[in-house]
Amino acid sequence: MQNKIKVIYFATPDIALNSLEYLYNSDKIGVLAVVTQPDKPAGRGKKLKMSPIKEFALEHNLPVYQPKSIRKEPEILDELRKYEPDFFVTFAFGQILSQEVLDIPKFETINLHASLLPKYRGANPIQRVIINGEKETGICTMITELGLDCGDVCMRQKIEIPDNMTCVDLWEKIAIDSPKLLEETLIGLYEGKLIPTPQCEDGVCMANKLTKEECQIDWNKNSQQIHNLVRGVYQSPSAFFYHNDKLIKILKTEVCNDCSGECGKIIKADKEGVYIATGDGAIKIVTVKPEGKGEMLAKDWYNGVKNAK
RNA sequence: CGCGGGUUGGAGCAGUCUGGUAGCUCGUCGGGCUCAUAACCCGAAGGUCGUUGGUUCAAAUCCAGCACCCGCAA
Repeated sequence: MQNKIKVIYFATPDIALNSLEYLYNSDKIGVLAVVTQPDKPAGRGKKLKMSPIKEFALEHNLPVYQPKSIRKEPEILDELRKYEPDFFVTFAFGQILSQEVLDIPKFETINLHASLLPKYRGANPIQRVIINGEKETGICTMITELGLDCGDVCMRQKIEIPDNMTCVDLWEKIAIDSPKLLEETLIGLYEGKLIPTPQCEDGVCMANKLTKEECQIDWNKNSQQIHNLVRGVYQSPSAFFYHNDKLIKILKTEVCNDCSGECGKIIKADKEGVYIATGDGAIKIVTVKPEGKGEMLAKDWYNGVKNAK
């Protein structure tokens, strides 16, 4: 462990799991401990659930720290100091750090952010880029400073966004691409070969947290916008609309502007899906998940509801 | 014990309140019509109604337990 770069890893969701595993197994990097969010009630039974990061740490006998708020628990900071870490690495940790925390590592605190900074700073870059119909995004490693995702950028990697990519696809892609970028960043900084560059303030835009309200489909928008929303919030929380007072989530769509009608009305249904009128034509609903039911083909769902009348 | 919905032929649903030999749409298979068809017409196959127990002459339906799936909320 002496000649390894000493790292403490701050993360919570599974997108950061690959990177933890990769760094943990790296010859040049030693993960000393993990900091993650406290176990929280989750799911239907309201049972306490630990983060994927904690599960990994427990399996590999890594020390785990779970502050309610890292800024307000000096005793945990004292513990972290004892490791004499070279770097802190944060990846979707979920808490704001304080200067006192940033001062602990010998070198820097490195954050991995899932966008091409300075674009899409903030909580939800992955979903926002797809909702906005971006053709490319990426991942950046950056020096963490007190402001929101505003520190100097160390390394960046672009990711293409095909028209049918969902946020889940992008999420997985980022999980896969992140480990190497993190490792190279840490080694580069450690050896002094990597010089971070400040962000250009001109291109700043924010990726604010998603609200439930935004996920309800506005049929007055055009088909491409609705399609982007559907794939941008795919699976969680999912775009939705109401039909007969039932919540219907829409999972897969295709833009289909060769027919039209009154916005929000079902125009027709065929073997491929159900067609609903939008602001500039129609969109084909391929897969849905009605409230209380599992995922099903839209044509099957429609077959059932038209029959129930 | 957070609130709520669901489980019925291969798929999606109705039937459950008011127990009495299981129905609709789609799909599948066969036949017909047609120049032809994903369209139309005729016919067929396919279900121990999630599971266990109870009540009853009789349970998909009423009662109790269990399992699995899902929406909300966190």
